[in-house]
Amino acid sequence: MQNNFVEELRWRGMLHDMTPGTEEQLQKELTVGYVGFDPTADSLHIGNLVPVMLLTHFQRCGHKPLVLVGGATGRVGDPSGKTKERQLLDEQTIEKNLKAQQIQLSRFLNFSEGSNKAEIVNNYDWFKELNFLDFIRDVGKHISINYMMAKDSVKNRLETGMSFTEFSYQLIQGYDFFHLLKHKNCKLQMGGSDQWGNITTGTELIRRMGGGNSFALTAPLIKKADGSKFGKSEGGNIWLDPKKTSPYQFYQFWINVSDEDVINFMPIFSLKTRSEIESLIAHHKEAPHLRTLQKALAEEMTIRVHGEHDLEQAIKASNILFGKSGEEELRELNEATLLEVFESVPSYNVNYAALSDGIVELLATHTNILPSKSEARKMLKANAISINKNKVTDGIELTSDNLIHNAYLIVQKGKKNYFLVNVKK
RNA sequence: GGGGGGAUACUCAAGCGGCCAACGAGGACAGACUGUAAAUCUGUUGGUUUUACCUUCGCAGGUUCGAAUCCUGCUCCCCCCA
Repeated sequence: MQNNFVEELRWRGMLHDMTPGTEEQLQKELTVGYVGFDPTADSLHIGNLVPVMLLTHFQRCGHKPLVLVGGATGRVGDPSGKTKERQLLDEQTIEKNLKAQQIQLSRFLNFSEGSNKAEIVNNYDWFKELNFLDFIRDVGKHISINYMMAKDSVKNRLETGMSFTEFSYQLIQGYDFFHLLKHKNCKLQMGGSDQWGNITTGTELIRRMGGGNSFALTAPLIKKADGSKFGKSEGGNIWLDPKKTSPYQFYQFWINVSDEDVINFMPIFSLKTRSEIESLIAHHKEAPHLRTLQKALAEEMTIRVHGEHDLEQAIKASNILFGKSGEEELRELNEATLLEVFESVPSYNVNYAALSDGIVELLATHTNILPSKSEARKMLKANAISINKNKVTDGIELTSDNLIHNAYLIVQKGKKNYFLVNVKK
């Protein structure tokens, strides 16, 4: 093979566990491997990105990745890591989510050419044909309840209770693996370390059903240095869909990754070579305040997910929003540029007459910049509100002099939260 | 079925007739510092017509000048006995 995939994962810090013989198998021949995705939302978020990168590296090492979308399993719900019974999704929602996620995945994997081009499979395609009696007779027969109960995902739920549906999940997932081995010669299943139990049910099932050897490999679940969950920001999830998370916000997420975390994240998400990454890390450690690593990571990710043009916009917006620029620089921008820069910032339309109601009304009534007038007064008192880059106090009067290009107010809450108010005359 | 305990703001958790919009901790937001960091320090954390008023302490009633606090019924949770 071109590259040793396992070795690649090792230095990138993406290897948690694997079954014996996995590395040998991967070195021996072009191997087909898969990762399953849950169609729980109509977009992937960056929490899904680790398994995506697993497949990306897998393909770059010369192997053939399969993306399994859980059209069937999404109808059941994986109990792993869940404390409560999951809400079931209806068919139409799942179909819609699948389509949207497929498009996003194509930015990471090559689906079009080569002997190892990626493929998408949907487990609903084989489960819809399979009836319950056949399943419990042909598949259920091979795995004991004792074996299934020993899994952490089940053990952890014995106290609080779980439905038979969720209990069956590992068998269903296991059968996916068996099916893919039989029809696609897929010998490896990968996933996050929380999937270890489900994956090994698959290899066990395959062994008992006479399918021969199959392999499992998991990546560690990434956590931030402070222990909090990766992939969330104040606003919630960071999505790949630009309608849910604008390219600017996406870029900002990576720029804001902490010094400690970025050292771990870089090798996981970047496709740069080992030596490139190591020299970037060395530079980062010497001069962390320059944030070379964060910038490199943010650029690479934004290009891959959104493209060159969106990256340029994001950088431009970031420079204006966080550079040393003040009101003067804002006013120097022509209207088109101004709108471009603030494109991904929440914006509001307000009538000119509303300005005379005062700043508190503007913040809390005419716009939703702040949830209530009390909140607005508090923020003003705390010196947290800026208009056109200048801090303002409660009594300030707003006139047409404040408007940029005779139409816009740039409002800031704190340092990082920008709002564009479009004032209509 | 019998007995006991509990339900308070985003979370945990005090309060047990007026001084309670409710101690404290965490979280979150903001200010200073800084690198759009981290750590640290400070402030805020129901609403409004903001020195006052209004709505909140599981739900519905009641007692009282006055209740998160007392009484009655209901719902849900935990423990013990059967």
